[in-house]
Amino acid sequence: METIRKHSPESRPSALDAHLGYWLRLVSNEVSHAFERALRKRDISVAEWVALNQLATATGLTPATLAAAMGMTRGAISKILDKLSAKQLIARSVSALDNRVQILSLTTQGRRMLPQLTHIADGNDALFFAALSAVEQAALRNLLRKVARTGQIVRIPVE
Amino acid sequence: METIRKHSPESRPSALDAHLGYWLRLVSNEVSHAFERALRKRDISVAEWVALNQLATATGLTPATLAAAMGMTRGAISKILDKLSAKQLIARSVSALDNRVQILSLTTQGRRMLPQLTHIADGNDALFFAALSAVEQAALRNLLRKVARTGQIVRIPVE
DNA sequence: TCCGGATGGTTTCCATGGAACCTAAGATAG
DNA sequence: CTATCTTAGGTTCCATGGAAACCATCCGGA
Repeated sequence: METIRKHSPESRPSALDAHLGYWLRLVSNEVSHAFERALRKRDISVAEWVALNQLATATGLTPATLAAAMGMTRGAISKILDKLSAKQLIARSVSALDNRVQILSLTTQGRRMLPQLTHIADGNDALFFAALSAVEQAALRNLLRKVARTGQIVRIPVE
Repeated sequence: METIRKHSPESRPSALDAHLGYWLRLVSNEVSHAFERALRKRDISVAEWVALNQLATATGLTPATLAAAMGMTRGAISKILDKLSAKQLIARSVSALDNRVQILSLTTQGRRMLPQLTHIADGNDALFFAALSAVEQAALRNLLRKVARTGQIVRIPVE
């Protein structure tokens, strides 16, 4: 094989490494990917897990508000809800005030499954962020939160 | 419409918000999404940009090593290279030492386009991370790098 | 030398998610 | 009251990327 000048992240600082977006994408993909594999044995996707969690946290959510909360399209949410519904984990009921909107809720089965999934999520998080101390983890969380806030602002011109 | 108890991230700490993976995914999606829109006018995808950048940084890369560097499958890389090749931005040549491997290189056209793309990337990064001071940005980068390193270790059991 | 295993690249199939469009239902202007 | 506009949810189409199968090539040992 040819001589490959392997460029481990720290040895060869490229223009790419300078971009925070690059690191974000790299790490996020790794974490999400591992999480997906971990969830697979429960036959739940990452997006489905997030949706279940949101539904457990807030009551009276509708597909549109859920989509906004998850940063996804209503179309995508629709499909996710279809799957969760087919698995009997959520229920959709038509609002009494507006026949267009659906009120989403967890079924008892969904509520029962959630802790197990959370346990998997905790494990995955712990695995990946074990390299960081508690202080560092808090710092990372705060930084991400800060960026997320401005991201929402930036996102306004959705066009 | 029903009364929705909207849960903005900081007002209602759910189990979800506690997971760093959640924040990571959220922010990463926002940034990448905006970047993708910004690159669209050049008809380049984010993955294609990363590939071009890697090729500009290291010489003698092969599809397999590129896949490893980008954290993607060889199959996915193959398709990306197809597109870049169709756009005349890269060239594939067979290695003299091993007929199976291809040596990838930028064409002059590819090399010429890169600065423009980098400029777009810089702008996107600046836009999103403007909320962070230089010190905070450096801190974020270091934290992500640290996690990325352990991620590589975790990733070893690919199964 | 020849064969079994590894490795590099590609292809096929599938799941995911956005964009655009559609329909139903509520809101608003006249 | 009707016509128009807006909004909620869904559907269709498309691009992306992983998983697995496939083929060619290389390598190492009997």
